[in-house]
Amino acid sequence: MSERKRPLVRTGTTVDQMVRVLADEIVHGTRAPGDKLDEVGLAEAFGVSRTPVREALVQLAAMGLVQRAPNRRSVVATITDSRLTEMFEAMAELEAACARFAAQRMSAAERHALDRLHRDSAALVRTGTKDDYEAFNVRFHTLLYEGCHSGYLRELATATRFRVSPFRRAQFRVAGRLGKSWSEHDAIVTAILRGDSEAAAQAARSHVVTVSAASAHFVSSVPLAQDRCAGL
Amino acid sequence: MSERKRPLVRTGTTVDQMVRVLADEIVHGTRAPGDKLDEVGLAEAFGVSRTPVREALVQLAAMGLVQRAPNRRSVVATITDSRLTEMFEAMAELEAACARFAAQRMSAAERHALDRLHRDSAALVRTGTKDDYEAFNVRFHTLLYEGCHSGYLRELATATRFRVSPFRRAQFRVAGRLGKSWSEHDAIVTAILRGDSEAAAQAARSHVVTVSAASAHFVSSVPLAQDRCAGL
DNA sequence: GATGATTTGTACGTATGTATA
DNA sequence: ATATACATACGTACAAATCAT
Repeated sequence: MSERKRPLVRTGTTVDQMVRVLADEIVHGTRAPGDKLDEVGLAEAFGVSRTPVREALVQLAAMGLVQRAPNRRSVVATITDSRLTEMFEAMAELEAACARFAAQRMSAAERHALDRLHRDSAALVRTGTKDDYEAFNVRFHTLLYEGCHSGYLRELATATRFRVSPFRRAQFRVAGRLGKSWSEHDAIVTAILRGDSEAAAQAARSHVVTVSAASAHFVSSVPLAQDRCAGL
Repeated sequence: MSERKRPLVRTGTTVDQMVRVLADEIVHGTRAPGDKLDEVGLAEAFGVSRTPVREALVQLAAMGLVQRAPNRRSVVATITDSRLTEMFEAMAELEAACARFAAQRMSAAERHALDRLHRDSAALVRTGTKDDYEAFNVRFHTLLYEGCHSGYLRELATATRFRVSPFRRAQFRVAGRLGKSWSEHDAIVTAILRGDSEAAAQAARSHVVTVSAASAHFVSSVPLAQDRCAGL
């Protein structure tokens, strides 16, 4: 009975909750790039005072999801076309690094799990919906990040993916993109399973490059962004 | 006459100044990992109220320089040995990516500037002090980051270098390390000048790995950390 | 360009949670 | 284990800067 009184589900402080909610809304496009975020408005919406709102905005700005300037209203982060390209470039390098390490370091169990997930997804290419494939896709890349056995690298990759997501629209509408995505994944998995780190890195890099090209990017002042954009 | 009243040197808000000062003190070791950062103490030290102090701490926490927990005093970030290794690993990959792009994209002027800086530094190996070489070293890596023509990648590399610096001690005391560092740089520069991106990436990667091994790391509760640790 | 309305920046007080005797 | 001391989380008030007219 020396159990902590703290609940198992760490609700966190008011600020943390706001950060989670707002980040989710921004990533999912409920709040579009350029949308105003005035402090009193948010305070009223969340039923709190301006103090926690300000701290939440500071944290979101640190994540790159909102832009703040002294004495000016905060807005949901906008982005230039060239910067989005830069972020995809960086993501390609980060995923390549993850794949390289994964090929060297994944345990037998991890390799098996990745292989299993990948094989199971083959059915989705034919029968599944776009959303199903996206859900799988997120899990695939999560396994890849964790397989590199480097928490910091994983954080960089995750954060970059997170920051890019508000500016991507679903790309699987492109004809045949789903099947191509699967065969690109296949190249990555095959290389990892046989421990060929350079091939894995190269496959991961070109996968992101292809995805970037296949994605319909949008940059600054797009009226609506209701589409999901979780997967890559 | 329509000149902005705002001074050319952007002083910024109180919070920004505090962030700069505190980050500098943490990076330079004036405040060592584990040092307490209580809000009232900082507020008195800076002559401000607790509100801006809190926001500054939030920002520093987002940079990874301080650790915050609800209802508990903030402390200068500590780190585990394995995490430090992870950060060096990631830095090696980031610098390798920068070098790869630099080999492909640097303008003639940029290549010339890098070559010039590198050649000039040869004298420092023999005659210069450790501090001189460190100052050069920072400029060298800055040119490398800028040469990749990717602002986002540059930011990731810079931020990582920044975060690692509180936990590194000067490494140039190791016998012959200075000359070795120079020849490692030489391999990078040579590869970039002849546009060999893979060789440049590999040279940059192994340079960071070597530096990591040569550095005397310290992790959690080290009493003093007065040494400079700017260069790599 | 000046003025009023609105919004942000900072100070401070109180309640709540955490650590220490 | 209880109580005391202390630090933080949030609310409220005022000052300063920005924007619109």
